[in-house]
Amino acid sequence: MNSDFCVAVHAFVYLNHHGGKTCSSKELATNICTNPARVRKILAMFKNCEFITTIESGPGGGYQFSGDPDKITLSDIASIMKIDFVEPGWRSGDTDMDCLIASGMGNLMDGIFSDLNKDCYSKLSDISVSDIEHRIFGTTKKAGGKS
Amino acid sequence: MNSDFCVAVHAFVYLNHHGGKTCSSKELATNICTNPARVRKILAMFKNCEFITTIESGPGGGYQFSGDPDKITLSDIASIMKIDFVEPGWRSGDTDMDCLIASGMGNLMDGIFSDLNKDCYSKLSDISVSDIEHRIFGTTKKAGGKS
DNA sequence: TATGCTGTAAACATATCAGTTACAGATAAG
DNA sequence: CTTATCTGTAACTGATATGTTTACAGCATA
Repeated sequence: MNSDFCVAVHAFVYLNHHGGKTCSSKELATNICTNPARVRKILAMFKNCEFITTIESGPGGGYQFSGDPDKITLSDIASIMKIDFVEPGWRSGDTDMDCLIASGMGNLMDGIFSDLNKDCYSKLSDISVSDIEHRIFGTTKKAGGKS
Repeated sequence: MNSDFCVAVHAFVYLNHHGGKTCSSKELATNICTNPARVRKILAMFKNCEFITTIESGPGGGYQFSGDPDKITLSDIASIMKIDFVEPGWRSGDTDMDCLIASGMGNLMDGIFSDLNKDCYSKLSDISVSDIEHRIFGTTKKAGGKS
């Protein structure tokens, strides 16, 4: 998996924590420990959703959190980025072979990984941007949070 | 993730399906569509467990399934191989920075991915080697299998 | 007009992955 | 004993992926 997801989540948390302030890609890159171009490339994926407002040009431009941090989950973020958390990346066997094992294992494993991926999304839908912030700053919001 | 896991599962299913027969790394590699050296390297990880018997030398050497295909699950296989299905591979921020977000996000994301990984293991503990075989050959063993 | 921001692309270095080749060690067959 | 065969393991290679750096067009603000 690409670590772009980590960058995006980090940016979301940072932007949310800095409230209405507009942050430049440079400021975000410094905090995330990466380069501004990468931040811009990743946050550009969120242009057509309401989570982040982008001011593309002019001094004072940058990114601003514009969603409900309690509603936006890591699953939402991953979904927009089309992240595959689990992926085989390589298929054993060959569909054209006679042996049912050789011809079937590729698709079968793809299916299993696809299921695992869905489970990841499901799990991440329980973690909101607010939750992350609370975990970092130690401010427990819900009493019943697990661990 | 590495696709070694796919190779291992494929080999397990193949060996199981061929009963007591001893198969060489070459035969397995042909079926999996990879090279014998890779098969040997991967199956060597199972030397100290009872799932597979290895005859290391001499003509007629090779690998043989020696476990209970109903009991051995994909989770068992992954566990022995120490597979990380989900891994960040890159840490945003830096533990030494003052900002709590910058210093905390790395560990926090690691924790989340670690949880996802555990969930993957949990899911895979429901899939046995027999299950895979049944899926491939269309022989339904349990009536209540999902999909 | 000058400045500063995003969006985007290209070039680069590095790491990872799988394939290939090779060889030591061991065993069975002749 | 000699030969053939198989695993375990390491080194080398080529392809692909990943993140960094640099650069530039487009645009808004002062």
